[in-house]
Amino acid sequence: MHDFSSILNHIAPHITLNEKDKELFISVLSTNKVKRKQLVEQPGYVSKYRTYVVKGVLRGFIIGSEGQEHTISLAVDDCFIGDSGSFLFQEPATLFIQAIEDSTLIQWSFESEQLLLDKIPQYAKVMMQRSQQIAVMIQRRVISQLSLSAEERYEEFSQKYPAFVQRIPLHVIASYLGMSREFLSKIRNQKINSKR
Amino acid sequence: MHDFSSILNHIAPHITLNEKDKELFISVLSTNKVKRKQLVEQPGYVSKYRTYVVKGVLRGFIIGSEGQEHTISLAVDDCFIGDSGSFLFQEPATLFIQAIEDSTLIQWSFESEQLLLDKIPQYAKVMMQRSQQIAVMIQRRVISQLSLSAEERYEEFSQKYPAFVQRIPLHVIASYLGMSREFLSKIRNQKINSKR
DNA sequence: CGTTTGCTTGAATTCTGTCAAAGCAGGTGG
DNA sequence: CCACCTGCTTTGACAGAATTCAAGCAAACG
Repeated sequence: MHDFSSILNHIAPHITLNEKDKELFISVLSTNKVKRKQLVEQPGYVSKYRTYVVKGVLRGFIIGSEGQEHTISLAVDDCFIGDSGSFLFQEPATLFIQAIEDSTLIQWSFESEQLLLDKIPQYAKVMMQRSQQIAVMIQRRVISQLSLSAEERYEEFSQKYPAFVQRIPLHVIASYLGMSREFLSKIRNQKINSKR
Repeated sequence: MHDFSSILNHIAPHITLNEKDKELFISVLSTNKVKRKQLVEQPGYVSKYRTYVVKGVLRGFIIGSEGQEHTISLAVDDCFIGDSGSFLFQEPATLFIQAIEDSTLIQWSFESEQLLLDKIPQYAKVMMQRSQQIAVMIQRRVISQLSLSAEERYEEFSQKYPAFVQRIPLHVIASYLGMSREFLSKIRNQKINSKR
């Protein structure tokens, strides 16, 4: 049997599921291991599972009209990732979801999600708060993009997610922050040089 | 008594509330009229109400370090607006929420929200879907900002929200799309000239 | 009316992107 | 253990997109 304590702690830190609900919840989960570079979702295919990253790093990205990759979302240890639009409406995805490191996932199907929503009232409540929280996080990103320069965006990013800077390749961070890898490289060196 | 049909239709198009729930829901609502330029929320004050725009136009914005306004969200007829982070966590807001036109709002308090979440299981479910939908919309905006040029962003915006172009001043649209009002003005004229 | 508010225009400037070449690191096979 | 990949990062010269500044105009408002 697998260890689902991490997701239970994360999804339900403030509510207490009774034994029955906990059992139901665990019964729909399945564990999944993916290798570096492996795709979990891709454009054209419907997202069938909600995906929670137990350990590892994944990203969501699109490929622009001139072939450039744009990183839309990042997930490191203990958080959700996926093409949420595709999952929510059960329509073809627009994002690639890809592992950056070998990673361990917990997933449950769209049908299970409906079941949980119906059977466990608290599940809907908690997931509503999660969704709102995620919306707030994405909105913060919009704010950074609107109000900060490339340099300031990187500064904020590295303050906020020091772990990401270590584990995610530079060109991915650049495409997440909306600048070219070359320019990010320059910013990084400016910082290092100005420190001395 | 007020007419709450618009919000009932909008919030709950796919679920049917029984009479009791409908009554409870309506009992916590209050209608509010605001004038052009009036502030509904502002930084430093906790957002106490969920706000639904029945009719009118509002926007959320911040003021940057050099005094420039950045429009974070827009709401026209039949949608939600507010500093969702402030409402969710009941902590001081970071956004100004301001009426662009004279507008009619429906609001309910944070306490009422908790009540609805507890008493009406379907409320949580519907609001979860709404929140996810909103997250998807904001993410689409991130994608535009990352992958499109200023001109393409305006093109997309005017295709997607033709109504907004009519009712929202140019400098607000510019600050929403992340470009200077001057540049947007130029883009607009290019379009008009190339049409002939 | 005068005054505010919002929109347009052109020229100079700044930030960030592009391109091409070179450097470095980790992994693989001989 | 070394040589050689391959993938990722760095560097510098140059180009371009979008901003800033400054001024003028138009429309809306009290």
